[in-house]
Amino acid sequence: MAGDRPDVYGQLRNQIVSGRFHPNERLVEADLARTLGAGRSAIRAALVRLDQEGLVILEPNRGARVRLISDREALEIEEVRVILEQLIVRHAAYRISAADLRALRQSLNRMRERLAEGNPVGYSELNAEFHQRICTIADHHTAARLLANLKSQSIRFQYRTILRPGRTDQSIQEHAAI
Amino acid sequence: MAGDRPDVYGQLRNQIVSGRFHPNERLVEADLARTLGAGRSAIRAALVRLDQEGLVILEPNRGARVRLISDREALEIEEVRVILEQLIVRHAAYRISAADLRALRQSLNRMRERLAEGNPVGYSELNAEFHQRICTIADHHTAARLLANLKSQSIRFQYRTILRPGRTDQSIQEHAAI
DNA sequence: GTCTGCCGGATTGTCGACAATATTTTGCAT
DNA sequence: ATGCAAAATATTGTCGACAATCCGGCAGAC
Repeated sequence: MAGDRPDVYGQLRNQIVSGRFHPNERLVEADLARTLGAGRSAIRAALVRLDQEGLVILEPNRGARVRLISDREALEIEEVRVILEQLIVRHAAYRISAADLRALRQSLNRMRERLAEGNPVGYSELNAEFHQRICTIADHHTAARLLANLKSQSIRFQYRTILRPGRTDQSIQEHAAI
Repeated sequence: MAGDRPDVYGQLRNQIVSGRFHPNERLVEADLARTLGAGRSAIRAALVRLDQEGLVILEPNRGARVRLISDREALEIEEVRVILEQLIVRHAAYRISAADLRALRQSLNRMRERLAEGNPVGYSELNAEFHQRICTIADHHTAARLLANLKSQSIRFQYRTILRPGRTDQSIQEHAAI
């Protein structure tokens, strides 16, 4: 049944962010190795990365557990996320080209359509693409990296970011207008 | 000569940030293993962490090199560092106690003394302690973590942060006054 | 003279086995 | 029954060996 397992890290990461593991659940290396069809070495490397990334916590001689993110920490993450996005938008506003701006407006219109027709998943996809495009325009590798890091942590909460983005989008529009 | 090697990661990290390796220099696992007196496993784990941290770049099947940080990226890092510190200071301002505030003022005065008597290293130490104390007060684990991450990367440049901190200190004072 | 394909050395990636450490269970005395 | 000590189990940390892959040089064809 097991095809190739080209990327143990990504696989584990997906299983964690998609909530397949309970918070604070122990991640036993040998177990994961059998499940994913990889050796313990790969698992270990992946766990180290995930620990540094903040998705799991790795205590010496005591193995790895999926890290539980407290409500308070989720707020912290949200705070930092907001200021990083503001920074990125600011950069994008300075570097943006006319063509980019047209494309963005178009994306925004499509997003409004999805929202109007009550299609939240379509909206969410477009929103992700929209953010991605702005990150590309801003070309701020450092901020983008940290942002991706934070998003992977907060995704487990599924804090309804459906309500808020409208505001950020408008602020984006404002900046884009500059 | 070789005592205990309790923390291969920290050791490697120090050697990198202190500039003992040239930028873009290849880090050969077996080599490091001999130098640090540890097995390749430990070296490998440390390299993975350093890669995720952004201090080295780790290409598949091609080993690790110390990551070269371009001038542009250094500016990016500085930008993010500034906004993160602003966030932290804001938090600290809200949570600060009277005793903390007294201690901070005292630290500031000592820093001014060092500066007046032309003692930059003493000033630098006090400054680090000052920032550390503010981080403790702010108690914003997420921002502090990212900040530490960024600092370790920018330290190699030694961009003269001697000139600027006066400004940030003043902004700190302003916020503390609130 | 330049390009292409091949070979040898060097380095990384992976696996298995063993030692070190933590966790659970068991046995025993109170 | 309860609490403590010690064996038994489970899990991680490390080491060594081997396979896979990459880099450089070298021979040969054109």
